[in-house]
Amino acid sequence: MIAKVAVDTKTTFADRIFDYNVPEYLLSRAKAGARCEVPFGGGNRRYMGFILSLSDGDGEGKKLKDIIGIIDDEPFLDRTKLLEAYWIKNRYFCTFADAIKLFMPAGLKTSVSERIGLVSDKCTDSLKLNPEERRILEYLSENGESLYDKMAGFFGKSIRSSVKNLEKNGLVYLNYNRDTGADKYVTVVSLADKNFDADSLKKTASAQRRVIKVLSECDFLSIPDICMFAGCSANTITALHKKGILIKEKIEVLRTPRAGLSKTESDKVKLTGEQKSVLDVIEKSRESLKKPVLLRGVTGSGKTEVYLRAIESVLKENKSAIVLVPEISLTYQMMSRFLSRFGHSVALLHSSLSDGERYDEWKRIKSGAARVVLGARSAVFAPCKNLGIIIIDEEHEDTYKAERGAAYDAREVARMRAVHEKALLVLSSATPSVEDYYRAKSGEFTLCEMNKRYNGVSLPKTYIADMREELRSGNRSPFSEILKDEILNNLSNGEQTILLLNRRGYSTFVSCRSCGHVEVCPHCNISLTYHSHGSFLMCHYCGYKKNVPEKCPECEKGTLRGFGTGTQKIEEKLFEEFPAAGVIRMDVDTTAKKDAREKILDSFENDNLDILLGTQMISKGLDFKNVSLVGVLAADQALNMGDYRAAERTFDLITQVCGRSGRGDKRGRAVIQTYQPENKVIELASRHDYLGFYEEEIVLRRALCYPPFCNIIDITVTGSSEEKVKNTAVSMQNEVSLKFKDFDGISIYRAAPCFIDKIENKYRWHFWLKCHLNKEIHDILEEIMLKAKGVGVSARLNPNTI
DNA sequence: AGCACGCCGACT
DNA sequence: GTCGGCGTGCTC
Repeated sequence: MIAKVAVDTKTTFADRIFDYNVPEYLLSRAKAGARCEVPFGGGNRRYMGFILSLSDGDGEGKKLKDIIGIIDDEPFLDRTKLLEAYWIKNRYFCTFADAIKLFMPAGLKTSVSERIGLVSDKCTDSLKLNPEERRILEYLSENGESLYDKMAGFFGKSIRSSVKNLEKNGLVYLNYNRDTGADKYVTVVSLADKNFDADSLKKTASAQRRVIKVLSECDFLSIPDICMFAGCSANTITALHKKGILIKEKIEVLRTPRAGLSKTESDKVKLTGEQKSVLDVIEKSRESLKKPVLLRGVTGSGKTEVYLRAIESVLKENKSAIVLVPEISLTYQMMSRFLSRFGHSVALLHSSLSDGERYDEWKRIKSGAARVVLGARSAVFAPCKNLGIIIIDEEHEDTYKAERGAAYDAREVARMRAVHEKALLVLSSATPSVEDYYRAKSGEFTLCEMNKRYNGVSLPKTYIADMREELRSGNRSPFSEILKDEILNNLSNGEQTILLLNRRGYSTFVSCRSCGHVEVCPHCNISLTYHSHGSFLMCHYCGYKKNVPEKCPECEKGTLRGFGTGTQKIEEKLFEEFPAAGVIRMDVDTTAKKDAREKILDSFENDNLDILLGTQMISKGLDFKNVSLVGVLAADQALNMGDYRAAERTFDLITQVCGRSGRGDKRGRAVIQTYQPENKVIELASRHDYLGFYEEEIVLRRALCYPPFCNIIDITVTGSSEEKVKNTAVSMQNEVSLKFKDFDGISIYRAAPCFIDKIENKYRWHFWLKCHLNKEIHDILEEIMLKAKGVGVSARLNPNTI
């Protein structure tokens, strides 16, 4: 029997499918879709591999190696998943193994780890050993059995040949432990007889009596727990077990992330006409399965209820559902609505789950115990049984694109999965991505719209404040006069305000007041961000930290002062202007801890604080009834990013944040502060005119040939030698240009240093091309990329930023 | 990436 | 005559 195996080697050089012999003793266990362990390369290091298919034969004289072991007795990938992985590999420039691993929960992904240990009682005196080998023996006698990778790190180089030599001489052994992500079991004990009378025990057995007492109050407890509650040792439990009073049982621990979530009333409200007709479209599309559905629904139009109803009918057919949200911790309210409607059939794939917790949810989904999956991007790979629908909420969000590793787009993957697994894809947003709206307009998707806000409240009244004008008339504060007035209004009415500071491109860097020198990270070439809390400078890419220098290191005269305005500074200003206001701040600094975001939002709502001040993270998903004013402090910052998506991003940000205003029964107001009030995008956003924006933008995209009219492929070369990186990028780009010179509709741009040309001491060059990506183009590019030696090469399809 | 193979200079 | 430097090329 021969197995076709994709080997998980991290290196793209070996991204091929290899044939292995299945030895006799594994014949019964080898199955397509199971993981296995294989020897690979000259040194026969062990790697994890995926069996893609099995066929009869003996290799006919070809020297096939044997599979060493089978990791999964139950194959975890079926044929469909393997096809899907193949599709991903061919679209996102990753290895087959990487694509397959997307379908695995973290914790199962760890490859085979290699351990080295000392063989005891061996005399080394008679053997010729080099100094490195002697040091390895010393290391092992001090540290005991060690991981190879850790040791190699300690020695600072590959110690492979020395280790091999030591093994040959019988001085050390090599051991391959694999982390199978073993199920976590715990032993729990319970009473054999619920009504067992503790008094029937001997008077002296007080510990045993306490155990009985505790267990009569709760069904079962783990051994450590019962020992703690009853104040006894494990011996007591063993004694009771021997007497047959206690039952021991091994159960699988399913750590559930649901603790602490308050259940809301299952509020089955009557649907509006719009909601009904959208549901109707969804139901019909689920039958025909011809096209995905794009739902454009303004904020507050009751989309969540539509999702819930659609899922209910999917569940009735015994199918399952995936709901993707941009960032699950932002979707706290939606999460609790799902939980109260579907209870235990919901699996939450939360970003702060531990590997173990994630694995538990994964198993619940795979077994069919959980049939509604709610999660961020990677939940699109959830192992659902009998998939019926995939819903992508806020489909225009950047977070649906993975930036590193297999740089997939969850929307595209969802569409592909939907086709393969006969499910319906529903994309939904108030401001759909230009690409997807175009697809809907051109008939590729079924378009349906929800234009009425659910409770009939109209969209907020919007004012544009010209900050140049404010400056001219002597207002130097970050708040325009109109915003100040409106904040005061809200304070006196007891209504709440949200202020958004778009920090992208608005960071608090430090510059010299006399020469203009800016403090930059020595590893990443980007300006350092000032943190007044602790008064230090930090690089947001690599975490490099330094104190603020007393004098400017450049001119040695001026002092360095913060420039730009961060949330902390605005918070101080708010305190100056409105000393009576209760302000709470939400940004990267205040949300670093687990659950910090929820706490801030709870506090804002329940303590009825006056002002919530934050970065982009407050622009999404929040639903506070008492917020009637939104202020955008610097609307145009995102506009000047020099990126074909900048206009779209700005439009989204403004409309999304304005949608936070007036969700209760009062009409909301929004104040947009800008230095470019004449800018069309800001004006359209202030009028909530998505269609107007779309018409403007699609004309530009078509004229300049940007997505959806082409694909952009960005190829990046990284490495520690600037020369090598540059040369590779340039020659690679030349080769690409040459290869494609007879192709139609492909344009290739010159290689150049990346916008951030150095990250963590690695230089970065890139070039990009526009094309209609297909397998032929992919394969040509992949072949060229594989030829590069001594540098890292990666490609991203339609990246968020170029 | 690793690792082996191989072809040249230095040293027993 | 052998050990070890790192250039080249393959990984079932």
